[in-house]
Amino acid sequence: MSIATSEVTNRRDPGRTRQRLLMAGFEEVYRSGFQGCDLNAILGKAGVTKGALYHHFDSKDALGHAILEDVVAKITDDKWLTPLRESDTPLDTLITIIEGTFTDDEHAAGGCPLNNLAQEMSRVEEGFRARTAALFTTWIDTVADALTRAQAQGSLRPEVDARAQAQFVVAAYEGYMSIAKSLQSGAVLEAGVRQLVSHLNSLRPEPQNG
Amino acid sequence: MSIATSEVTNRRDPGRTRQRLLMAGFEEVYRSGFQGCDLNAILGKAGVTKGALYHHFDSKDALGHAILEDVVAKITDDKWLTPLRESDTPLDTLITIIEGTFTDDEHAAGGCPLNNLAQEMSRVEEGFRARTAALFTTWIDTVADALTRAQAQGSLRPEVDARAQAQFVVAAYEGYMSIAKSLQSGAVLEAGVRQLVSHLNSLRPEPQNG
DNA sequence: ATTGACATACCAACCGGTATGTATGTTTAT
DNA sequence: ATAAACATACATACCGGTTGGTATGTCAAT
Repeated sequence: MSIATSEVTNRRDPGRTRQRLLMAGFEEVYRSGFQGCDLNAILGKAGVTKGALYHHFDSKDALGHAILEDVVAKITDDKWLTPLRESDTPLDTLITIIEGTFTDDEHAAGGCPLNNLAQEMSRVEEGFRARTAALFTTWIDTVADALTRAQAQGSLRPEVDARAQAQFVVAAYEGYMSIAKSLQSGAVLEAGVRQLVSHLNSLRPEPQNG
Repeated sequence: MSIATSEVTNRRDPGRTRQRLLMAGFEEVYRSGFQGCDLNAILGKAGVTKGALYHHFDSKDALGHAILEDVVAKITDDKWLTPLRESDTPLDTLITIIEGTFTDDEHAAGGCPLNNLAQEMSRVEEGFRARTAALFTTWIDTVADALTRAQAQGSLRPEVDARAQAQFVVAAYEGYMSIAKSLQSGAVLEAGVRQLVSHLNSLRPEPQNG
């Protein structure tokens, strides 16, 4: 075996090339939407050519699908799903996640990458719709699990419908993201965070006296 | 003045032509998004030619702007703003409006026309962003006014922040619309309606005993 | 007769996709 | 061990259909 088998910057590195295409594609799609973005702009940003793109992906649509499955899925995984699954105090963790939302105008104007693609593409191409739907479903399911676990440990009222509340949290969160994007207003996001946190705290059991 | 000045189907009817372009444009944009829709498809649906289109509008963007200002604005006006402004029982009217949401899968899969355009175009072209933002703002303002009036007449707790609650109602409503669109699920919309109505009812004052 | 309100025909550029060439690994037969 | 044979991973150049937009002609109303 030679000294450096794979760590040195090989000119041939399919994994790296694919990753660069995904990242560049994500950024361009985030800027201009999927239908509005230009493949050549993606290629320029990724520093590869069209041959490389069409070696790794069958079509522009296929690249979009991969962006959803790899990049967007990882974002929600890192920010929401993994912390919730690993948490011993799910309700507190959920609140911490929501409070961790970036509320500057810049981020607000960008919107939620998942929702951006979902709203633009759901009616246009079924592959996008199915994948965004799957991501939303997993997201809601994971929040619902967290709320159910919170109930089991007594930090959430037993009579609340965990699944309905999970759906509500995700919907309201995305709704605030949507409004804030159009208004380019971090303040709207801040208000949304406060509203959601306040709502979640209202679902805690009454402190028992005596 | 001649017998029939304008009521008979004149071959030359600029108002009607413009309206047909707006309606056809709205439908195509609702189907495929703004960037994805085809001008020729709009022309075919409207039954006019490209000359007519570019006589009434300077560009595709200008048509999109007019769709927002005329068609989309009228939809929210008819469904939300006018009923709220004319109501003597604003909280009940607000609830009735929300409960009037069509919750079949078909409507759910379409999403909210305003939000569709807002999410797709806000970062792409400032004219769209400004117009969707104006519509969202008017919407929220009108709900806030209704809630304030509800407070004045004692049907809403005095300590609630009417503006924050208005923002919340619109955001949550749009959020449910977004999720329901991706999931193609009228059931999600139904759940959202119930959740929102329940929330609004929780803001009513406690019934006074004695 | 002049202006508004269209229709027809056409253009030019963009852009997704392809055809083809080539350099770089990987396997296989000897 | 080594070279042939093959597969993978790109690069380059180009195509052609789509599509927003325009130039020009025509008809109707005042």
